[in-house]
Amino acid sequence: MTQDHILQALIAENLVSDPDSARGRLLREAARLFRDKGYERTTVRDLAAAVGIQSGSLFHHFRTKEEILKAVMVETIRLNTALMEAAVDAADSDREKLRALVRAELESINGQTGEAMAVLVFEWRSLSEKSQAEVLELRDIYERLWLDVLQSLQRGGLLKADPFIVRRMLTGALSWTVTWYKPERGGLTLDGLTDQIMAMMSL
Amino acid sequence: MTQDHILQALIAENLVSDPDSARGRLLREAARLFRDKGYERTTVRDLAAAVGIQSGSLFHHFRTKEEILKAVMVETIRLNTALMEAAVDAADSDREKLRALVRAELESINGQTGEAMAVLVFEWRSLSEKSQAEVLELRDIYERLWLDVLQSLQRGGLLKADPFIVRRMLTGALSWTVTWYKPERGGLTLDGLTDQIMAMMSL
DNA sequence: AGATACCAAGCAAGCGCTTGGTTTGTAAAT
DNA sequence: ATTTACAAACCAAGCGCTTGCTTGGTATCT
Repeated sequence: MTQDHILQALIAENLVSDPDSARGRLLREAARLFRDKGYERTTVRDLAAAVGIQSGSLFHHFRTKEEILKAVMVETIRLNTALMEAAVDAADSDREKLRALVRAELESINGQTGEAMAVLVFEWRSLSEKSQAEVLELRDIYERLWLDVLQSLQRGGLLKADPFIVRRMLTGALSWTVTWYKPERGGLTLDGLTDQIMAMMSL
Repeated sequence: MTQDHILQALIAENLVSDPDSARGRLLREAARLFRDKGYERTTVRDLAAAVGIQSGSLFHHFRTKEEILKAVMVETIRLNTALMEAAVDAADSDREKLRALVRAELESINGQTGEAMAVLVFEWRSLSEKSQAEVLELRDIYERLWLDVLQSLQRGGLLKADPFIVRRMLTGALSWTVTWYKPERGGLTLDGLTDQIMAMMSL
Protein backbone atom coordinates (compact mmCIF):
# COMPACT_ATOMS: atom_id res chain seq x y z
CA MET A 1 0.00 0.00 0.00
CA THR A 2 1.94 3.02 -1.22
CA GLN A 3 1.17 6.59 -0.25
CA ASP A 4 -0.39 7.15 -3.63
CA HIS A 5 -2.71 4.20 -3.23
CA ILE A 6 -3.83 5.47 0.15
CA LEU A 7 -4.63 8.86 -1.33
CA GLN A 8 -6.52 7.29 -4.21
CA ALA A 9 -8.58 5.17 -1.83
CA LEU A 10 -9.54 8.22 0.22
CA ILE A 11 -10.51 10.12 -2.90
CA ALA A 12 -12.67 7.20 -4.01
CA GLU A 13 -14.43 7.27 -0.66
CA ASN A 14 -14.93 11.01 -1.02
CA LEU A 15 -13.04 11.62 2.22
CA VAL A 16 -10.49 13.90 0.62
CA SER A 17 -10.70 15.95 -2.58
CA ASP A 18 -8.90 14.99 -5.74
CA PRO A 19 -5.95 17.44 -5.99
CA ASP A 20 -6.77 17.86 -9.67
CA SER A 21 -10.37 18.86 -9.09
CA ALA A 22 -11.46 22.46 -8.71
CA ARG A 23 -12.11 21.91 -5.03
CA GLY A 24 -8.79 20.21 -4.49
CA ARG A 25 -6.87 22.95 -6.21
CA LEU A 26 -8.61 25.59 -4.15
CA LEU A 27 -7.87 23.77 -0.90
CA ARG A 28 -4.22 23.43 -1.82
CA GLU A 29 -3.90 27.12 -2.64
CA ALA A 30 -5.82 27.99 0.51
CA ALA A 31 -3.44 25.96 2.63
CA ARG A 32 -0.48 27.71 1.07
CA LEU A 33 -1.97 31.17 1.55
CA PHE A 34 -3.14 30.46 5.09
CA ARG A 35 0.32 29.28 6.03
CA ASP A 36 2.15 32.14 4.34
CA LYS A 37 -0.06 35.01 5.43
CA GLY A 38 -2.28 33.57 8.13
CA TYR A 39 -6.00 32.89 7.83
CA GLU A 40 -7.17 36.36 8.83
CA ARG A 41 -4.76 38.18 6.53
CA THR A 42 -5.84 36.05 3.59
CA THR A 43 -8.89 37.56 1.93
CA VAL A 44 -11.48 35.75 -0.12
CA ARG A 45 -10.19 37.86 -3.00
CA ASP A 46 -6.72 36.39 -2.48
CA LEU A 47 -8.16 32.89 -2.51
CA ALA A 48 -10.20 33.51 -5.63
CA ALA A 49 -7.28 35.09 -7.46
CA ALA A 50 -5.08 32.11 -6.61
CA VAL A 51 -7.37 29.81 -8.57
CA GLY A 52 -8.37 32.37 -11.19
CA ILE A 53 -11.99 33.08 -10.36
CA GLN A 54 -13.97 35.97 -8.91
CA SER A 55 -14.25 36.26 -5.16
CA GLY A 56 -17.99 35.81 -5.21
CA SER A 57 -17.68 32.53 -7.08
CA LEU A 58 -15.95 30.99 -4.09
CA PHE A 59 -19.24 30.87 -2.29
CA HIS A 60 -20.57 28.39 -4.81
CA HIS A 61 -18.16 25.83 -3.43
CA PHE A 62 -18.08 26.86 0.22
CA ARG A 63 -20.70 28.67 2.22
CA THR A 64 -18.21 30.66 4.29
CA LYS A 65 -14.51 31.42 4.39
CA GLU A 66 -14.22 29.45 7.60
CA GLU A 67 -15.62 26.37 5.86
CA ILE A 68 -12.54 26.48 3.62
CA LEU A 69 -10.22 26.52 6.62
CA LYS A 70 -12.12 23.66 8.18
CA ALA A 71 -11.99 21.62 4.97
CA VAL A 72 -8.22 22.10 4.77
CA MET A 73 -7.86 20.79 8.31
CA VAL A 74 -10.32 17.91 8.06
CA GLU A 75 -8.91 16.53 4.83
CA THR A 76 -5.37 16.85 6.13
CA ILE A 77 -6.15 14.89 9.26
CA ARG A 78 -7.96 12.22 7.29
CA LEU A 79 -5.04 11.75 4.93
CA ASN A 80 -2.48 11.71 7.71
CA THR A 81 -4.42 9.28 9.85
CA ALA A 82 -4.49 6.86 6.94
CA LEU A 83 -0.79 7.34 6.26
CA MET A 84 0.10 6.78 9.92
CA GLU A 85 -2.00 3.65 10.15
CA ALA A 86 -0.19 2.23 7.17
CA ALA A 87 3.18 3.21 8.61
CA VAL A 88 2.45 1.51 11.92
CA ASP A 89 1.11 -1.63 10.31
CA ALA A 90 4.21 -1.98 8.16
CA ALA A 91 6.56 -1.86 11.16
CA ASP A 92 7.40 -4.91 13.27
CA SER A 93 8.65 -3.91 16.70
CA ASP A 94 7.26 -1.18 18.93
CA ARG A 95 10.47 0.75 18.48
CA GLU A 96 10.12 0.54 14.72
CA LYS A 97 6.47 1.54 14.95
CA LEU A 98 7.42 4.68 16.85
CA ARG A 99 10.17 5.44 14.40
CA ALA A 100 7.70 5.01 11.55
CA LEU A 101 5.28 7.42 13.23
CA VAL A 102 7.96 10.03 13.80
CA ARG A 103 9.21 9.65 10.27
CA ALA A 104 5.68 9.83 8.83
CA GLU A 105 4.74 12.90 10.83
CA LEU A 106 7.96 14.65 9.82
CA GLU A 107 7.12 13.87 6.23
CA SER A 108 3.61 15.23 6.63
CA ILE A 109 4.93 18.41 8.17
CA ASN A 110 7.80 18.97 5.79
CA GLY A 111 6.53 17.37 2.61
CA GLN A 112 3.64 17.83 0.24
CA THR A 113 1.03 18.35 2.94
CA GLY A 114 3.31 20.66 4.90
CA GLU A 115 1.31 23.79 4.20
CA ALA A 116 -1.85 22.19 5.49
CA MET A 117 -0.11 20.76 8.57
CA ALA A 118 1.24 24.19 9.45
CA VAL A 119 -2.26 25.59 9.12
CA LEU A 120 -3.50 22.89 11.46
CA VAL A 121 -1.03 24.03 14.11
CA PHE A 122 -1.01 27.78 13.72
CA GLU A 123 -4.54 28.62 12.61
CA TRP A 124 -6.37 26.53 15.15
CA ARG A 125 -7.88 29.48 16.96
CA SER A 126 -9.32 30.89 13.76
CA LEU A 127 -11.83 28.05 13.75
CA SER A 128 -15.14 28.58 15.49
CA GLU A 129 -15.60 26.58 18.67
CA LYS A 130 -18.11 24.36 16.94
CA SER A 131 -15.68 23.51 14.17
CA GLN A 132 -12.88 23.03 16.66
CA ALA A 133 -14.91 20.37 18.43
CA GLU A 134 -15.57 18.53 15.19
CA VAL A 135 -11.95 18.58 14.08
CA LEU A 136 -10.88 17.51 17.55
CA GLU A 137 -12.84 14.29 17.20
CA LEU A 138 -10.85 13.40 14.12
CA ARG A 139 -7.61 14.25 15.89
CA ASP A 140 -8.46 11.83 18.67
CA ILE A 141 -8.36 8.89 16.29
CA TYR A 142 -5.01 10.07 15.07
CA GLU A 143 -3.65 10.53 18.58
CA ARG A 144 -4.75 7.09 19.72
CA LEU A 145 -2.38 5.61 17.17
CA TRP A 146 0.54 7.30 18.89
CA LEU A 147 -0.57 6.49 22.40
CA ASP A 148 -1.04 2.80 21.66
CA VAL A 149 2.54 2.54 20.47
CA LEU A 150 3.97 4.66 23.29
CA GLN A 151 2.08 2.73 25.95
CA SER A 152 3.28 -0.53 24.49
CA LEU A 153 6.85 0.76 24.63
CA GLN A 154 6.38 1.73 28.24
CA ARG A 155 4.99 -1.67 29.20
CA GLY A 156 8.02 -3.19 27.53
CA GLY A 157 10.25 -1.05 29.73
CA LEU A 158 11.78 0.82 26.81
CA LEU A 159 10.17 4.11 27.73
CA LYS A 160 10.44 5.56 31.23
CA ALA A 161 8.40 8.75 30.93
CA ASP A 162 4.62 9.14 30.78
CA PRO A 163 3.36 8.28 27.27
CA PHE A 164 0.90 11.19 27.29
CA ILE A 165 3.65 13.66 28.09
CA VAL A 166 6.04 12.13 25.60
CA ARG A 167 3.44 12.40 22.87
CA ARG A 168 2.82 16.03 23.70
CA MET A 169 6.50 16.81 23.69
CA LEU A 170 6.85 15.09 20.34
CA THR A 171 3.88 16.97 18.95
CA GLY A 172 5.51 20.27 19.80
CA ALA A 173 8.99 19.28 18.70
CA LEU A 174 7.85 17.80 15.38
CA SER A 175 5.44 20.62 14.57
CA TRP A 176 8.16 23.15 15.25
CA THR A 177 10.40 21.64 12.58
CA VAL A 178 8.22 23.39 10.03
CA THR A 179 9.75 26.68 11.14
CA TRP A 180 13.38 25.70 10.69
CA TYR A 181 13.91 22.44 8.83
CA LYS A 182 15.06 22.98 5.27
CA PRO A 183 16.29 19.73 3.72
CA GLU A 184 18.16 21.53 0.96
CA ARG A 185 20.27 23.37 3.50
CA GLY A 186 22.62 21.65 5.91
CA GLY A 187 22.36 18.26 4.31
CA LEU A 188 20.18 16.84 7.05
CA THR A 189 17.73 14.35 5.56
CA LEU A 190 14.39 13.42 7.05
CA ASP A 191 15.84 10.06 7.98
CA GLY A 192 18.76 11.75 9.66
CA LEU A 193 16.41 13.99 11.59
CA THR A 194 14.34 10.98 12.60
CA ASP A 195 17.48 9.27 13.87
CA GLN A 196 18.41 12.28 15.98
CA ILE A 197 14.97 12.34 17.57
CA MET A 198 15.07 8.65 18.37
CA ALA A 199 18.58 9.07 19.77
CA MET A 200 17.42 11.95 21.94
CA MET A 201 15.02 9.51 23.57
CA SER A 202 17.67 6.76 23.78
CA LEU A 203 15.62 4.59 21.45
CA MET B 1 18.91 38.32 42.57
CA THR B 2 15.24 37.35 42.73
CA GLN B 3 12.85 37.48 39.79
CA ASP B 4 11.33 40.62 41.21
CA HIS B 5 14.70 42.34 41.46
CA ILE B 6 15.46 41.49 37.86
CA LEU B 7 12.14 42.99 36.75
CA GLN B 8 12.75 46.12 38.82
CA ALA B 9 16.21 46.56 37.31
CA LEU B 10 14.82 46.31 33.78
CA ILE B 11 12.10 48.82 34.59
CA ALA B 12 14.70 51.22 35.98
CA GLU B 13 16.66 50.94 32.75
CA ASN B 14 13.46 51.56 30.79
CA LEU B 15 13.83 48.25 28.98
CA VAL B 16 10.46 46.96 30.07
CA SER B 17 7.35 48.86 31.17
CA ASP B 18 6.23 49.01 34.78
CA PRO B 19 3.20 46.67 34.96
CA ASP B 20 1.45 49.33 37.05
CA SER B 21 1.89 52.08 34.48
CA ALA B 22 -0.69 52.83 31.82
CA ARG B 23 1.62 51.43 29.16
CA GLY B 24 2.35 48.32 31.17
CA ARG B 25 -1.28 47.61 31.81
CA LEU B 26 -2.11 48.02 28.15
CA LEU B 27 0.66 45.66 27.10
CA ARG B 28 -0.51 43.03 29.56
CA GLU B 29 -4.09 43.25 28.33
CA ALA B 30 -2.88 43.22 24.75
CA ALA B 31 -0.89 40.04 25.36
CA ARG B 32 -3.93 38.40 26.88
CA LEU B 33 -6.22 39.43 24.03
CA PHE B 34 -3.71 38.53 21.34
CA ARG B 35 -3.30 35.08 22.83
CA ASP B 36 -6.99 34.47 23.33
CA LYS B 37 -8.32 35.80 20.04
CA GLY B 38 -5.25 36.23 17.88
CA TYR B 39 -3.72 39.51 16.79
CA GLU B 40 -5.88 40.02 13.71
CA ARG B 41 -9.14 39.23 15.47
CA THR B 42 -8.33 41.67 18.25
CA THR B 43 -9.47 45.15 17.31
CA VAL B 44 -8.10 48.43 18.60
CA ARG B 45 -11.55 48.87 20.13
CA ASP B 46 -11.06 45.63 22.07
CA LEU B 47 -7.69 46.82 23.30
CA ALA B 48 -9.01 50.21 24.33
CA ALA B 49 -12.00 48.73 26.11
CA ALA B 50 -9.73 46.38 28.05
CA VAL B 51 -7.98 49.34 29.68
CA GLY B 52 -11.02 51.58 29.77
CA ILE B 53 -10.23 54.26 27.20
CA GLN B 54 -11.47 55.21 23.74
CA SER B 55 -9.98 53.45 20.74
CA GLY B 56 -8.54 56.66 19.35
CA SER B 57 -6.67 57.33 22.57
CA LEU B 58 -4.53 54.26 21.99
CA PHE B 59 -2.69 56.10 19.30
CA HIS B 60 -1.41 58.54 21.81
CA HIS B 61 0.75 55.75 23.26
CA PHE B 62 1.47 53.75 20.13
CA ARG B 63 1.60 54.94 16.55
CA THR B 64 0.13 51.76 15.09
CA LYS B 65 -1.53 48.57 16.26
CA GLU B 66 1.47 46.59 15.12
CA GLU B 67 3.71 48.66 17.40
CA ILE B 68 1.73 47.23 20.32
CA LEU B 69 2.35 43.68 19.17
CA LYS B 70 6.02 44.42 18.71
CA ALA B 71 6.28 45.98 22.16
CA VAL B 72 4.71 42.91 23.72
CA MET B 73 7.28 40.72 22.04
CA VAL B 74 10.31 42.91 22.65
CA GLU B 75 9.64 43.40 26.33
CA THR B 76 8.92 39.72 26.81
CA ILE B 77 12.19 38.71 25.25
CA ARG B 78 14.11 41.25 27.30
CA LEU B 79 12.61 40.04 30.53
CA ASN B 80 13.12 36.39 29.71
CA THR B 81 16.70 36.86 28.60
CA ALA B 82 17.47 38.45 31.95
CA LEU B 83 15.67 35.69 33.84
CA MET B 84 17.52 32.98 31.90
CA GLU B 85 20.89 34.60 32.47
CA ALA B 86 20.22 34.65 36.19
CA ALA B 87 19.04 31.04 36.14
CA VAL B 88 22.17 29.87 34.33
CA ASP B 89 24.51 31.83 36.58
CA ALA B 90 22.93 30.36 39.69
CA ALA B 91 23.49 26.77 38.54
CA ASP B 92 26.76 24.92 39.01
CA SER B 93 27.07 22.02 36.58
CA ASP B 94 26.18 22.04 32.90
CA ARG B 95 23.41 19.58 33.63
CA GLU B 96 22.01 21.88 36.28
CA LYS B 97 22.32 24.85 33.95
CA LEU B 98 20.24 23.07 31.32
CA ARG B 99 17.70 22.06 33.91
CA ALA B 100 17.52 25.67 35.07
CA LEU B 101 16.94 26.83 31.50
CA VAL B 102 14.19 24.29 30.90
CA ARG B 103 12.57 25.12 34.20
CA ALA B 104 12.82 28.86 33.55
CA GLU B 105 11.40 28.62 30.06
CA LEU B 106 8.52 26.47 31.27
CA GLU B 107 7.82 29.09 33.89
CA SER B 108 7.88 31.86 31.30
CA ILE B 109 5.49 29.96 29.10
CA ASN B 110 3.11 28.80 31.77
CA GLY B 111 3.43 31.55 34.37
CA GLN B 112 2.85 35.27 34.53
CA THR B 113 4.38 36.03 31.13
CA GLY B 114 2.62 33.07 29.53
CA GLU B 115 0.26 35.16 27.48
CA ALA B 116 3.11 37.13 25.98
CA MET B 117 5.17 34.02 25.30
CA ALA B 118 2.26 32.44 23.46
CA VAL B 119 1.96 35.59 21.39
CA LEU B 120 5.64 35.36 20.56
CA VAL B 121 5.14 31.87 19.16
CA PHE B 122 1.77 32.10 17.47
CA GLU B 123 1.59 35.68 16.24
CA TRP B 124 5.02 35.86 14.71
CA ARG B 125 3.76 36.20 11.15
CA SER B 126 1.57 39.14 12.07
CA LEU B 127 4.69 41.25 12.48
CA SER B 128 5.97 43.14 9.47
CA GLU B 129 9.21 41.81 8.03
CA LYS B 130 11.05 44.84 9.34
CA SER B 131 9.84 44.24 12.88
CA GLN B 132 10.54 40.53 12.59
CA ALA B 133 14.16 41.28 11.83
CA GLU B 134 14.48 43.55 14.86
CA VAL B 135 12.88 41.06 17.22
CA LEU B 136 15.03 38.30 15.77
CA GLU B 137 18.18 40.11 16.86
CA LEU B 138 16.99 40.04 20.44
CA ARG B 139 16.11 36.37 20.17
CA ASP B 140 19.65 35.59 19.08
CA ILE B 141 21.04 36.75 22.41
CA TYR B 142 18.52 34.57 24.15
CA GLU B 143 19.30 31.55 21.99
CA ARG B 144 23.05 31.85 22.54
CA LEU B 145 22.48 31.20 26.22
CA TRP B 146 20.95 27.83 25.39
CA LEU B 147 23.52 26.87 22.82
CA ASP B 148 26.45 27.64 25.12
CA VAL B 149 25.10 25.25 27.72
CA LEU B 150 24.16 22.55 25.20
CA GLN B 151 27.54 22.71 23.47
CA SER B 152 29.29 22.44 26.79
CA LEU B 153 27.20 19.38 27.61
CA GLN B 154 28.14 17.85 24.28
CA ARG B 155 31.85 18.49 24.82
CA GLY B 156 31.50 16.80 28.19
CA GLY B 157 30.03 13.75 26.45
CA LEU B 158 26.69 14.03 28.22
CA LEU B 159 24.82 14.94 25.07
CA LYS B 160 25.09 12.84 21.93
CA ALA B 161 22.82 14.76 19.52
CA ASP B 162 23.54 18.02 17.71
CA PRO B 163 23.06 20.97 20.13
CA PHE B 164 21.33 23.06 17.47
CA ILE B 165 18.81 20.34 16.78
CA VAL B 166 18.28 19.62 20.45
CA ARG B 167 17.57 23.28 21.11
CA ARG B 168 15.06 23.41 18.28
CA MET B 169 13.32 20.31 19.52
CA LEU B 170 13.18 21.78 23.00
CA THR B 171 11.84 25.06 21.67
CA GLY B 172 8.97 23.27 20.02
CA ALA B 173 8.28 20.90 22.89
CA LEU B 174 8.38 23.62 25.55
CA SER B 175 6.34 26.13 23.55
CA TRP B 176 3.72 23.49 22.93
CA THR B 177 3.13 23.00 26.66
CA VAL B 178 1.15 26.23 26.57
CA THR B 179 -1.58 24.38 24.69
CA TRP B 180 -2.03 21.55 27.17
CA TYR B 181 -0.25 22.06 30.50
CA LYS B 182 -2.66 23.02 33.26
CA PRO B 183 -0.94 22.79 36.65
CA GLU B 184 -4.26 22.67 38.51
CA ARG B 185 -5.29 19.52 36.62
CA GLY B 186 -3.46 16.25 36.88
CA GLY B 187 -1.26 17.27 39.72
CA LEU B 188 1.84 17.64 37.56
CA THR B 189 3.99 20.49 38.87
CA LEU B 190 6.42 22.51 36.78
CA ASP B 191 9.26 20.75 38.58
CA GLY B 192 7.72 17.40 37.78
CA LEU B 193 7.39 18.37 34.15
CA THR B 194 10.98 19.56 34.10
CA ASP B 195 12.08 16.21 35.52
CA GLN B 196 10.21 14.33 32.80
CA ILE B 197 11.88 16.37 30.11
CA MET B 198 15.35 15.83 31.54
CA ALA B 199 14.56 12.13 31.88
CA MET B 200 13.46 11.97 28.26
CA MET B 201 16.96 13.10 27.34
CA SER B 202 18.58 10.74 29.83
CA LEU B 203 19.96 13.70 31.76
C1' DA C 1 1.42 77.72 30.86
C1' DG C 2 2.75 73.90 28.57
C1' DA C 3 2.90 69.25 28.04
C1' DT C 4 0.39 64.86 28.64
C1' DA C 5 -3.62 62.06 28.44
C1' DC C 6 -7.79 61.58 26.95
C1' DC C 7 -12.76 61.99 24.39
C1' DA C 8 -16.23 62.31 20.57
C1' DA C 9 -16.88 61.83 16.04
C1' DG C 10 -16.01 60.09 11.88
C1' DC C 11 -13.30 58.99 7.44
C1' DA C 12 -11.41 56.03 3.88
C1' DA C 13 -10.46 51.53 2.87
C1' DG C 14 -11.06 46.80 3.04
C1' DC C 15 -13.72 43.00 4.54
C1' DG C 16 -17.01 38.75 3.94
C1' DC C 17 -20.72 37.83 1.52
C1' DT C 18 -25.10 38.52 -1.63
C1' DT C 19 -27.46 39.18 -5.79
C1' DG C 20 -29.12 38.65 -10.54
C1' DG C 21 -27.78 37.19 -14.59
C1' DT C 22 -24.64 34.64 -18.11
C1' DT C 23 -21.83 30.86 -19.75
C1' DT C 24 -20.61 26.00 -19.88
C1' DG C 25 -21.14 21.06 -19.50
C1' DT C 26 -24.13 17.04 -19.92
C1' DA C 27 -27.56 14.03 -21.08
C1' DA C 28 -32.12 12.89 -22.33
C1' DA C 29 -35.71 13.81 -26.09
C1' DT C 30 -36.61 14.44 -30.61
C1' DA D 1 -27.54 14.22 -35.30
C1' DT D 2 -29.73 17.99 -33.54
C1' DT D 3 -32.47 20.12 -30.18
C1' DT D 4 -34.10 20.88 -25.61
C1' DA D 5 -33.67 21.08 -20.80
C1' DC D 6 -31.43 21.97 -16.63
C1' DA D 7 -28.05 22.29 -13.29
C1' DA D 8 -23.44 23.56 -12.06
C1' DA D 9 -19.90 27.05 -12.46
C1' DC D 10 -18.92 31.43 -12.89
C1' DC D 11 -19.00 36.88 -13.50
C1' DA D 12 -19.94 41.83 -12.50
C1' DA D 13 -21.39 44.74 -9.28
C1' DG D 14 -21.94 46.25 -4.98
C1' DC D 15 -24.08 46.21 -0.07
C1' DG D 16 -23.52 46.69 4.70
C1' DC D 17 -20.35 46.51 8.09
C1' DT D 18 -15.92 46.68 10.50
C1' DT D 19 -11.39 47.99 10.46
C1' DG D 20 -7.14 50.96 11.73
C1' DC D 21 -6.41 55.42 12.23
C1' DT D 22 -7.18 60.85 12.19
C1' DT D 23 -8.85 65.05 13.73
C1' DG D 24 -10.03 68.87 16.70
C1' DG D 25 -10.98 69.88 20.98
C1' DT D 26 -11.05 69.25 26.33
C1' DA D 27 -9.63 67.91 30.82
C1' DT D 28 -5.69 66.95 34.03
C1' DC D 29 -1.25 67.37 35.97
C1' DT D 30 3.16 69.45 36.87
